[in-house]
Amino acid sequence: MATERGTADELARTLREAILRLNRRVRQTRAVGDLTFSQLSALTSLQLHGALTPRELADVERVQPPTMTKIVGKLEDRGLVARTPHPTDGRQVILAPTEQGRTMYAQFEQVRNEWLAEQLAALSPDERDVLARAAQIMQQVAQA
Amino acid sequence: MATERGTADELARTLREAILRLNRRVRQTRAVGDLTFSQLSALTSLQLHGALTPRELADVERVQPPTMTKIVGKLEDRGLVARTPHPTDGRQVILAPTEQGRTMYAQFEQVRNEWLAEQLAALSPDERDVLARAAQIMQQVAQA
DNA sequence: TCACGATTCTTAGCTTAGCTAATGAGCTTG
DNA sequence: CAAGCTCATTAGCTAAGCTAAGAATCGTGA
Repeated sequence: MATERGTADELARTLREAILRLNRRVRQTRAVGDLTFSQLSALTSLQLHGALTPRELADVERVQPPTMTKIVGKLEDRGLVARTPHPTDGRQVILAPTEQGRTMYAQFEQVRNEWLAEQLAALSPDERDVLARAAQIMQQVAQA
Repeated sequence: MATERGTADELARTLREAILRLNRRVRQTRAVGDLTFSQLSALTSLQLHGALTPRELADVERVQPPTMTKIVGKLEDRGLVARTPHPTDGRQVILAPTEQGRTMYAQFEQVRNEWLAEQLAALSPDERDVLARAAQIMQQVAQA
């Protein structure tokens, strides 16, 4: 157990380092007028789920509701997300991507991915496999 | 090759998602008065390299020099990093962790890692192995 | 040698992302 | 129906990142 914990500590350090650096690096590739990392992630969640309330979206994205209010506000300003009243609960709001949001999403997503996808395409299939499995595990861990 | 690019695109998406979420999650664990992610990373780099100029540190951390000026400023305010003039070049500055920085580093680092290390300790050895290899690969990619 | 270009660091000013605390509107329940 | 809860937003803060611009210093070529 001591050994398990020892490797876990070491791994935690290197993993933190790696995700910080990669996060920064991917962020740098953002083109002017592009969607940011967080905005794109929120839009993606909305597309995958079809529609969500701000609270639900905040939970999915693991941020606090006020943070999501801001992010959604930016998406709304661009006409990518629409806000409609909840049919039965007057407090809540339904968020959904607009048609423009859906079509723009695909483009932006592609541009956004471009740099990273290029790097990944240059790796060996084995390495990509490792990353694919790691991504799964990291998602699980982040969910905890 | 089309296939390679297809999987790379897909992987880029999931990997981006995973590192964003995990990044947020780890960030949340910051205790009051603690060092932030970026501050700790900068301090770590200084410890590993012994001493660096701001420019060098910015390059290692992959941020722009003004960003590093801020981060180092915060570390300096806490007495964790000292700034000494460069012996031969009057423009440059030498940054190095203070004694206090070195000792505090170990503590903070441990606290900082705690949550993540716990999660990782709960994984199977296989899963940890995947993450360890993935961390290596991600570092390489981030360096590119 | 000295003037001009390059390099280094910092300052100023901006945006985004995150947080907590507080507010107001609308549910729900005793 | 009043008291308390939940939801969304607003207000206000900090940190992290960027670019542009400035001051100091270095180095080099005429």
